[in-house]
Amino acid sequence: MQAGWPCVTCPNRKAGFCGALLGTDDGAECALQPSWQHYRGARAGEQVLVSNRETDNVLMLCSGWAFRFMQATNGRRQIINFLLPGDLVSVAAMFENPPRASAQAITEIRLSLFQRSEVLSRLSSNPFFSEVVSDLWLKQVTTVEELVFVLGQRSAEERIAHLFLHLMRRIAARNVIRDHRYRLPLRQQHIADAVGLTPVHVSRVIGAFRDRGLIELSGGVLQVLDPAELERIGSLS
Amino acid sequence: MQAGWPCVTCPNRKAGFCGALLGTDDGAECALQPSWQHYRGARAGEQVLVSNRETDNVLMLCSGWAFRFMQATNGRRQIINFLLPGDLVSVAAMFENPPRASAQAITEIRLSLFQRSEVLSRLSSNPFFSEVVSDLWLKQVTTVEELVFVLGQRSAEERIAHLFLHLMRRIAARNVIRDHRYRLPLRQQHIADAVGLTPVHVSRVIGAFRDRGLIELSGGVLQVLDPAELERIGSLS
DNA sequence: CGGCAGTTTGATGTTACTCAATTTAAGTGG
DNA sequence: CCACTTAAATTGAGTAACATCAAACTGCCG
Repeated sequence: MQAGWPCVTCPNRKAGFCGALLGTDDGAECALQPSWQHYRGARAGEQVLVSNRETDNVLMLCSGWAFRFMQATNGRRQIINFLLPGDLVSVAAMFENPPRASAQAITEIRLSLFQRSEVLSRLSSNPFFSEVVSDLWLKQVTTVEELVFVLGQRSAEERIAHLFLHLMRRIAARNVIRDHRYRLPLRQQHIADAVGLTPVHVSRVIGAFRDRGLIELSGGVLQVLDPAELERIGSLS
Repeated sequence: MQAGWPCVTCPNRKAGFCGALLGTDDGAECALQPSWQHYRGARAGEQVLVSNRETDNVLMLCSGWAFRFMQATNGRRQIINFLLPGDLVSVAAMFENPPRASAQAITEIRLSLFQRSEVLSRLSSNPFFSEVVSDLWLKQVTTVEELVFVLGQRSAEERIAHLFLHLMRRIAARNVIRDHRYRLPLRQQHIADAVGLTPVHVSRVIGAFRDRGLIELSGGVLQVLDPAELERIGSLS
């Protein structure tokens, strides 16, 4: 447990997971943390959750980007979802131990660790918290089912456009966006693993987007030049 | 509400969803049903849940086969999961109204309908029930994430083999299986929509499986001739 | 016996993968 | 600040996997 590391950036501190769990809806200092919570950091690329390995902690991402994924024996991996500050690293891992999927940091990150037994015990005693968890389940299922739809039925262009739109929405919910510019610290390999394509093909598709004046992606920043067209390609309806 | 339609076939009657919800773990007659539950049937092909259309009911499949799916404007559809007797038609639809996905009967089916408000109110008051629902969430997420993995990373043969294995396991959990023969009332169109391929290609792959002496699929019955090889192709690890 | 839905087969087209080389960008130490 | 190193992105050529279109075939039911 480190002192002087308030979970300020965590959008869940107030009404979200942390707030409901700790009963600090009023935004009380995270310094008032219970003994069954502590923090840790991790460097870019570090694996913070390992599939099939038991752990007593429930992880929450406080800062930085990460992703959750499943790995095949042949080395190929599928990214299930990207994790932004305030996300539970794995909703399922609250209830299953060991977890089926792994998680890895993209940038340098900070994590909040809760002891699972304590979290679970609060589920029954704190109705507000259980409602928040219910909501997490729903969001998780919705997102993943949408991903199934995208992977099963849509072309490479549509998949990538959809991923961008999805991430844009999530970022915009946390930050103010100016000029349609989004901080996106992803390698093309990440995009490829998320939408089920090869990095080479991802490069070509993004290149085509660029040539059409749709987007500009470099230096970890996505700039959307033609939001309407991107929406037309990537939207599901 | 029909009389004389006991939910005998429903494997959830005892320890599962229905049992926990109604408090009939002892297997009491379903005739003792509350006023907020009733039954209905549906014919093969009938749509029993419509996306974006409000409904006050939570649906549970009592008999027959169905599936849940998302539809694109261009007509293509993605089957999210197949529904077997005892399955909730949509776990998410317990909490979101209207639902995002639709559901359709494959065979003739029978459904049990619970009033949503009553179901939800039992979540807080009945800890055993909320634990069962937690389990449903976990299973649902696990299955769908596995599907993401399959659609994103595996070939046509692997996808289809995986679907067969998945369905076989689920059927075997409900019925005694003799001679590796499974009742599978699916058209190739269903398989195609579930694994993100065209019916034509599904036909070719199944034909190849047949030629290799792997399986025999006709008349709604899947017979597995070489379980080990099917497992080798379709298993995820 | 005919009609229809579902499946199979063939020929051809398209999308995305593979392999390999090249360019660009990002660090690193002098 | 610049040469050097290394990772990431781009580009090209050839190939494999799956889609598309259309025709033929099968089994089932009236």
